[in-house]
Amino acid sequence: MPELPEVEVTRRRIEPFLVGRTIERLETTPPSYFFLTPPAQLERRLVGRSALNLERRGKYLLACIEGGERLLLHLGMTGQLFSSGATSVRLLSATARAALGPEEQSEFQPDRHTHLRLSFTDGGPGVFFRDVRKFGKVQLLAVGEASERLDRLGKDALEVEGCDLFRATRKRTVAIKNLMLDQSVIAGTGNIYADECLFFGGVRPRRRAARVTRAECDRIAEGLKRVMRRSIETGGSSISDYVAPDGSDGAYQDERRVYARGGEPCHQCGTPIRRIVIGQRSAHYCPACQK
DNA sequence: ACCGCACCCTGAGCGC
DNA sequence: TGCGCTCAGGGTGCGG
Repeated sequence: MPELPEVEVTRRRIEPFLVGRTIERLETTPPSYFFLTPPAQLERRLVGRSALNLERRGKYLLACIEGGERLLLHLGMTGQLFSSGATSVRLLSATARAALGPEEQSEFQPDRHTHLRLSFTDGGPGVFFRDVRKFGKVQLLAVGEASERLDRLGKDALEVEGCDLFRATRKRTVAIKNLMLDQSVIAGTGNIYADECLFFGGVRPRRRAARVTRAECDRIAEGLKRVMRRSIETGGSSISDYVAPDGSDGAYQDERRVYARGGEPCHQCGTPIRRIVIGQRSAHYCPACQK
């Protein structure tokens, strides 16, 4: 599940494959709700042009295109943005993996989940956007067109301070975990890093937001930035589908304190980590370290 | 305004 | 072996 760190690592590593290269061909899967802009229109607008830059806003990637249009990408749950030369078992289904010998990994071949394929006039590697569950999004914003999705975003998670969080939590009855996941409050947090930062804050995920103290907000905000910075350094979390643009895995999953560690001992006190469900989503915490 | 929940999708993993 | 079930979850939109 790509969250801020995975999206940032993707941004940094796909940038050299994308920015400044003229798009020669654009191929897609059939129109679906994955394409907020219809594929035919993407092709018309993008072929012959190049991206001038690649930015990140929360979990979105945003590229300015020659001529002033902007390309907006979201990786959703299972989105993978990578160079066509990448090699990784994470780019294959389990059955496809099983059909291959151990050393038989070769260059990725586009499959029915590879919704967007860009090739470039310089003849170098292409850029692929693959997404098994199609929760990802592709949208081309016209010159000067605003994006409601971007405009709704709150402060980037890497810039959130305790005072921001404290202000946002007042009079809110939602579970603090759900508030951390609200992109209009904090942009970039997903399930993994929400659980992790609440561990650092010493706050149980189900506690009502308004009952989190100022000091706890400080610790949560610091924890959030700490885990995200560290995750970016280690290449993100490769728990199920995430793969960096060059095909490599991240390593942050090895440093998780609580996420997906239900039943395993807390690294700090040895108490088994508890897994609960909050609003249809799993949450993990240490019942001894978090109050 | 806020909150909880259903929904979009597909593959993995499980029980029978 | 294979079927059918459940689970995973980011973001949106709706009803209360």
